[in-house]
Amino acid sequence: MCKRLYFCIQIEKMKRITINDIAKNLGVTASTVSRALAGNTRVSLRTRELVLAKSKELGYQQNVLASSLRKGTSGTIGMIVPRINRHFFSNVISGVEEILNPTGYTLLITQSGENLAKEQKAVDMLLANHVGGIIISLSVQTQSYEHIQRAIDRGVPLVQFDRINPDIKSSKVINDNFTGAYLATKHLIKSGYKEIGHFTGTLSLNAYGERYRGYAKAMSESGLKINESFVYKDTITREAGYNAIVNALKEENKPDAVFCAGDYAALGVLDGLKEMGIKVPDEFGVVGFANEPFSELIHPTLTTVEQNAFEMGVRVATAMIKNMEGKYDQEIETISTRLIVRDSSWRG
Amino acid sequence: MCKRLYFCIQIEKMKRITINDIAKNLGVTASTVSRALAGNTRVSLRTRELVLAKSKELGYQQNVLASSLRKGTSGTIGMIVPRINRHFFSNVISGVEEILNPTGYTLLITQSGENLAKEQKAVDMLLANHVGGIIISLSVQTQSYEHIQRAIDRGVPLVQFDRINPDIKSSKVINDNFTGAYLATKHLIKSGYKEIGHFTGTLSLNAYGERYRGYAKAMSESGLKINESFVYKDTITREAGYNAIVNALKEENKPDAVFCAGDYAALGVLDGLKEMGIKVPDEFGVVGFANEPFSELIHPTLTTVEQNAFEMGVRVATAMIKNMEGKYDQEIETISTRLIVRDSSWRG
DNA sequence: GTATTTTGTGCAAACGTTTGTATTTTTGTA
DNA sequence: TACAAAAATACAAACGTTTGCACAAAATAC
Repeated sequence: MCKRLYFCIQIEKMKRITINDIAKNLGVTASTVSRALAGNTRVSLRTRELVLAKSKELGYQQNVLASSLRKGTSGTIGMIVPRINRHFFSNVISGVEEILNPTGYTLLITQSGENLAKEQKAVDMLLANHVGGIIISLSVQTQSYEHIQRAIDRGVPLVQFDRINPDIKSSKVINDNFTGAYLATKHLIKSGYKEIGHFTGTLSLNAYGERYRGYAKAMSESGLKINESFVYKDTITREAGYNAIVNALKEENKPDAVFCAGDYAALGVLDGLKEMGIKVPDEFGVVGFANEPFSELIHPTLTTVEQNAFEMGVRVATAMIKNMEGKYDQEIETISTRLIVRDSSWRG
Repeated sequence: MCKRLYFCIQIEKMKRITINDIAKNLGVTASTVSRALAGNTRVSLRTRELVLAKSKELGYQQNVLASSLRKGTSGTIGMIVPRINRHFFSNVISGVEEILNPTGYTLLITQSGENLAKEQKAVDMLLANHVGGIIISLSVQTQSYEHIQRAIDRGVPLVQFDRINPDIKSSKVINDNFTGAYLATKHLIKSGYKEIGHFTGTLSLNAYGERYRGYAKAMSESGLKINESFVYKDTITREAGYNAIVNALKEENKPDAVFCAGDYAALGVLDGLKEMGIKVPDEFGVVGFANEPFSELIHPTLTTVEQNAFEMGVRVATAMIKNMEGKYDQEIETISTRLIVRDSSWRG
């Protein structure tokens, strides 16, 4: 086992300081100590000060497990995101932490990896850990919702964000995908493109559905017709974007611009265009969605729609706390989005 | 509170199924159920099957809190990283999850935000939650280590990774920063640059110290002298990289290449060079460290050192499990790094 | 047939809190 | 001084498990 003897150390079971130790030490009972630590005014100021001093002296640290067990609620909130390393999600997480940390709630973060089975497991794990609530953004795969319902049936507050299912009864926070997509498409139109395509994800996911609607609205409003052969679904990765644009430009009727429902797909599109020697934005316009960090670093810089991820996290956490306090409400909150115009689309 | 009355639902305290419910239902005691669920052969096969069936029927889910309280160990592992949205760290996390998930351990992820106070708080939070172990990568700010020692003193297994303090007695997993930096610098030398600078972080952090050593070794080995005025510390952000290069090129003696201890700084350097109209790689060579996703997307593409983050996560988790099983050992594991040559440095 | 082992189960305490109720102490009032 | 009210503290049960020990029944050995 151990490479050398002197590397091995006997880890003795550390005796933790409990409220009983403090109680014995001060000649009071555990209940008094408990109340004193909670700041309960039913114990005299003198005793409270004594307890606080002694607990500091002994290095007392509350056993959250015991506390949660007794109180029946764990002060832990579970969060399930598709991928932790997506700019958008990690910023939502930061927003959630911003609100949760000061309140003493602990955040348990897990990734579904865009995989339904892992998402289901994650929910069960969180339930087993008796989390006080669950925050979730659905994986692209997720088409069955028993696991979500299971959580709700247990009475665990649920907040959905970004990738939501509108039919599930829970608080929801979403981006204004519709307006973002609408503005993006309008911008392409104003920039003089006529044959505007749309590369998107699974339309059954609310976020992508709304983006499609925004795109469609802008088109019809400007009297442009959507050519359905310019609309590619399940096209959200770099590779898929590349394949789609290569494919689209082989056809008789070619688009002269494309609004992608994600920056990665837009990146793939730019790859393809560069390879084919097509000039951006002169000959072809590209707009993405999400404002991934790379979007302003690539050449040409990518016009995209910014989602206010941090703000969304803040709202999500706030909604969760409200829910946990029993003020359950099903309202959908919408976070505004913003078009960021860069080089890939503007030929004003 | 609630906007409309029909949105408000009375969340009744859901009565969870406990082992007692199963016990009563089957006419046995809770202890038998507990043992049966644990697969203890001291209870008859028949009873075990009965219990399993009934628990499935009633939808029993273990109360992890009660179990942890009784057993004195929580099956939860805490992980503290500086920033969750750094490519490197989120990949380490994925690696850790890869190992931990199948074992049933739960991972509690927190960010220190490169901030000592938050890091200390995070440690205390994890201790209060009675985690079975702590995985940590230190923040750049961290110069005092009482909080780390506190955890060790409690007998909580600790694994440090990447940003470690070698003096703390714990398992450690690090990148081969030395070799990575050595190869990067050698490469610049081979590419014909002579006045090679180095932009780095806090040298007291092991990772940066080692990179400096690798840089120095390559230089001296090739008979080149390090010009200390070309070495900039605390230069790991884009902005700092920009400022440093602008500053460095104002001086009489100018570097003609720079090895940055991070890709973000290298990005800032490229910004500065572009602004000053200096051609890369013809007039100036740049190498980064970390292989951030953007490094292959920018123009010119950035030569950098790849760290095997996922592999590191796997090793970290493995070390942690070993530790938790009492096989404590202090060995330092090293994960290999690899130079990726791109356009920013090669004028072979 | 009795003595011993094996096997399966029950009992009860423990983990460290919290909290409703009971009890003691203090304070105020007549 | 006596008595009620208020304040401070103690008591004990509970949260849902796990686990050492006790015990009964069945199986085996002599």
